[in-house]
Amino acid sequence: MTRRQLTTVTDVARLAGVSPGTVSKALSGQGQLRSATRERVLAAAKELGYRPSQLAKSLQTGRSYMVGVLTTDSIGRFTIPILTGAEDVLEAGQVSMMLCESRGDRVRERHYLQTMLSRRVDGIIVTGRSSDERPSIGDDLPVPVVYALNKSTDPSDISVLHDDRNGAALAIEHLISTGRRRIVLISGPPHHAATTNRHSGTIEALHRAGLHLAADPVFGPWSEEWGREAAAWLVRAGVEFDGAFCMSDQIARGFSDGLRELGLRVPNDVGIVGMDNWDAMVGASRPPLTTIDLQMSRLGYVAASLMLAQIDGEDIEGGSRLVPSILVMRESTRVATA
Amino acid sequence: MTRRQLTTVTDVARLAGVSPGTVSKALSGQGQLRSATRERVLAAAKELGYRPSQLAKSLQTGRSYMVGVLTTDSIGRFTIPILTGAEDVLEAGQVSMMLCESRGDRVRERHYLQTMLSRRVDGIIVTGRSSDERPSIGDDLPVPVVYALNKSTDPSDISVLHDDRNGAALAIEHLISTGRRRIVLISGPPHHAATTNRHSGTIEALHRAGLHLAADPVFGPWSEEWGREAAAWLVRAGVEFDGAFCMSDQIARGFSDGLRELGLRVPNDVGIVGMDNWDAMVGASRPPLTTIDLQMSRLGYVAASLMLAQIDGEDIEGGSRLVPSILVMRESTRVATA
DNA sequence: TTGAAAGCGCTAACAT
DNA sequence: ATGTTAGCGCTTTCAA
Repeated sequence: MTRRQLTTVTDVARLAGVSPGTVSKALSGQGQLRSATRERVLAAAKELGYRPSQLAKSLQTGRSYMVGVLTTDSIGRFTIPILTGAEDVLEAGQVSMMLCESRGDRVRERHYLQTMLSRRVDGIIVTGRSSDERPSIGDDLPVPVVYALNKSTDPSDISVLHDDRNGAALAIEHLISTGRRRIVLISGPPHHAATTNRHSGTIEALHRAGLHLAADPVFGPWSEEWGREAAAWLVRAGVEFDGAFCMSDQIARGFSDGLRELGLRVPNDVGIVGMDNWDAMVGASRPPLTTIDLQMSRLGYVAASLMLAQIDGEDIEGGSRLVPSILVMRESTRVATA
Repeated sequence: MTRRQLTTVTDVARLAGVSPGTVSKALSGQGQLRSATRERVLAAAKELGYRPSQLAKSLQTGRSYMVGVLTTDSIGRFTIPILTGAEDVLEAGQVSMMLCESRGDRVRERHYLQTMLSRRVDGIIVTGRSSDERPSIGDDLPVPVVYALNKSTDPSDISVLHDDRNGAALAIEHLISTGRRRIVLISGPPHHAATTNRHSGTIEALHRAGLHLAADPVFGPWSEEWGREAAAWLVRAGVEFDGAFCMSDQIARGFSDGLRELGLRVPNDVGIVGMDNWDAMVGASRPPLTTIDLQMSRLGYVAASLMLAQIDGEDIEGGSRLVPSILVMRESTRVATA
């Protein structure tokens, strides 16, 4: 591997027979230049393989064109699409991402915050696996902050969240539209924002249709095993139901497996809607799962857009924004054919 | 949100009644200072909330203390632990990560490469989802490059890879040690490095034990469905087997489900070893899967260490390094109890 | 239309 | 032990 020496404006200037200032103008397209001069500079730059130092430019302009991404939990299944969505926006704005994983460690988090600020990031996106509220990273920061997925406890902070209520409502409305009337709710763990909001969304949607849950909601972990248990429990308890909304695809998949093993058919006897649109789950389920997609990459997109807007000086109102969920239809709710 | 004005060395110097140079020395711990002076500077810095600009420091020292991470595919299940492992090393070296997702787009990849170089990253880690070889990003780059998980086609490049052969061998040896003698191999898609290497590892390990596969290996996608199909196919073909190595946890899980539904018991009739140690799969399987852990975070750790060593001027030999896999024992290979 | 010069915030060599 | 100065690579007035 050859280590090429770095070229500077001065080198280019010398080769083109002009001053450094002229090189800067030629390359940035600013100011008045004779086009012949510009050509000459461009040619010289190309010949030398000149690559401007963003470092020096940043020092000069006071903008690093970099945003820090602070993931409070470790990066996970939800964080990935958020990052991807954010990058779509940032790349278009020529902004790079500095990634810091604090892994839930407050000390590390403060440390990373300092690191980001010393690098003069133009803004900070805070994200993490859970949708529960988290303490604000500070209210006297010299740069804008946007919380993605993780809501800040400080209501004046800007948070972008997925819409659990609307997601649950979509699930219920879809079950109803496929002819289900006796619907059960298989929840995640209690006392979590996600669970609570999905619960309300469910109840409200049922209410609008003049319906009630066919059984009290049951709570458990986000696991397939819990889904299987729930199925067994409901059937043994003699609950009559023809539709189920499970708060995650893992639960839904376990629930589906559980029903099948108990001799019930999906979707003929019971229609099932999951949540997350997790490819590994929805595809492997038999039959493939209808589910709610929380639109995580859209969430990242919105968060980054709000970030850029603030960097560009726009005044964005504090508070939460919800990104609507969508329904993805598959076999587990297919209308029973005669 | 208050935007605090940024403080510079000069501000601190003025408040402490010293020169900027002295402030620099006091804060960096370089040179000779009367401790009273140092205290005074530190106090002033603290009072002003001074945060040194890494930007200016980098320009001065020529080191950005940042490495670029170029993910050629989109970030996925495998990339996450690699990033985490890398961050462990980098953080200790005070080095930050700039993340760029090229998503398999060569144009975007070149673009990101330019961006990284213009930011004067100290080095570049290339990674991605597949372990197949990929073209080198260039051999005349001004900074060191390490390939993690994705092997470069250029043998003089430094690549860090997981060890498929040793992983497969561990699986086979474990099956043998739990008393299995008629072992089948459920492969992934043909013509992939991962599949090929796991295949050789399997054959070699069997050979060392004086055994052969109980049936020709069968190839299919990395899916649960393929695992189920494979189980059905083997059983219907009348193949007698008491052990199976499946090249992924998804396949293993499907295989396990398939066997159970055909009336065979795991691990009593058949012991199963998967590969990946993917929590969502190994835990949800019934029974939980024994599997091979490819040690991805260790891989990231090694890659980042080689990166730092090179940045520090060490001369690292080109070529591939393999990170050994390990076996994680669970129920799917438990020794049958009488 | 182009060049010269100052300065972004810091560090390091040299003076004092 | 501390201050002065120059310079990292670039942009941006201001002069020429």
